[in-house]
Amino acid sequence: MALFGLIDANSFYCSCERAFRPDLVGRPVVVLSNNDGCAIARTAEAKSLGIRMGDAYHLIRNKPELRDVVWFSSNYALYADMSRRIFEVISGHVPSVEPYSIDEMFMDLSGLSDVAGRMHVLRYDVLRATKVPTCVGFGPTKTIAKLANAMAKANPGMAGVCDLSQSRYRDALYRDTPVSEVWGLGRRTCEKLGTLGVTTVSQFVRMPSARVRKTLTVVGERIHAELQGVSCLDLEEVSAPRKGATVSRSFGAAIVTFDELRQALMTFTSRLSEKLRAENSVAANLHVFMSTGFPAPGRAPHGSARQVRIQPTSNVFDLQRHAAAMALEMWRDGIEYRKAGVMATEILPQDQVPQDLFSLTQDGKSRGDRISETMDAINARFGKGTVRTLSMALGRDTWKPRAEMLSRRYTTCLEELPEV
DNA sequence: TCTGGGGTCCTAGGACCC
DNA sequence: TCTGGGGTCCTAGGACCC
Repeated sequence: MALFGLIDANSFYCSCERAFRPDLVGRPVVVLSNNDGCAIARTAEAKSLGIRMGDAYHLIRNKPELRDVVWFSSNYALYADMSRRIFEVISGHVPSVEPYSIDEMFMDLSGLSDVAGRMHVLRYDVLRATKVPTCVGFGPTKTIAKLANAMAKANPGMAGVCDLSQSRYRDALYRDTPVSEVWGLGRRTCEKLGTLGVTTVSQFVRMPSARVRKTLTVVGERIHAELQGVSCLDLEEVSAPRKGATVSRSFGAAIVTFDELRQALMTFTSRLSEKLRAENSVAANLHVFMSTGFPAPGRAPHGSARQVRIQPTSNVFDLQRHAAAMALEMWRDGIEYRKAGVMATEILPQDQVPQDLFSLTQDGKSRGDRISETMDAINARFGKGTVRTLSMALGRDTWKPRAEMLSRRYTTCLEELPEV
């Protein structure tokens, strides 16, 4: 029988910060979203002070009861590298791992003996190697493993590991668990189920499949089967190629001149082209959007978006040229722009691109492609942003998101190594 | 002054094809 | 007079996830 495990880091971003700041153990820590906008990760101590996911920093920062909270801007370079380290440790313990998000990994545990014992050892090794505490849940399907993981987090008595492999363990749990705890059943779906009188997992599981399908389509039917122990979702060791890629940001301050907006968009486009090249893919469709952001009194919301089909490319110069042209068409004087972004869709592997007869070179790469690759190589060697296109370098940095409480990139940047 | 960023999948309806 | 059966692709919108 198949057995799936899910390992998930506790307050992952906060735990990464604590890993290099042991003085913060036992203290309330919060990590903020980009632009220091809102709370996206909280330690148990911060949660118990009443800080909720998504609380706006500017509204809570001065509350007297939160004076001891240690706030951090988000440091994705650090979190991504810590995630990679956790993956390495797990890979040494189980036959196959599927990274599901930056702080969660599914594992194939089929056929292993003493699974619970092994999971305790795994948790210990992850903690020893990275200082990041985790919880593990396991069961016959991914959906059950996910639920088991939530149980392990909620019940300290389980010592971080929850076993839902046997249906007799599940029956009691299902009676006391609201449907909203189930992976894939969000707010809307739970409202719909509520009108049918279904509020607990056990009520949901007892619904006839046909009725589930009628009300929640095949998506709900799959979750329904998974909760009954019928596996519908496989472990995906090789990640499917991505279908789209986006780089967007809210600005640190409103932008009122086209030059500033263009500089921001050219930086986003450069980052987008790096993402494409890192996966040896190209995009045939480029989108640009800009908006005033959240509506406010006395400020009319405004947003615009454009897209263009292009000769498939990942070359930074071509992408920037198209993005700049669309931005110029959309720009309106007198509007305070607070957010913008670029998106690539219709992504395909570079070696599947039909060649343009008139610009063909020997290896199918243009001059711009070669320069882009050379820039990647230099930036990999000497640090991000060492070489940039001129369009990104000009002008001021008014658009840059706020990040006033940024920790060091302890593990990925020589100048920022921890000092002992 | 003040609220993140990045994804995936499914459905319904229209256009079009043979 | 009245009119089959089967398909694909695209888009917008909804829902969900971390």
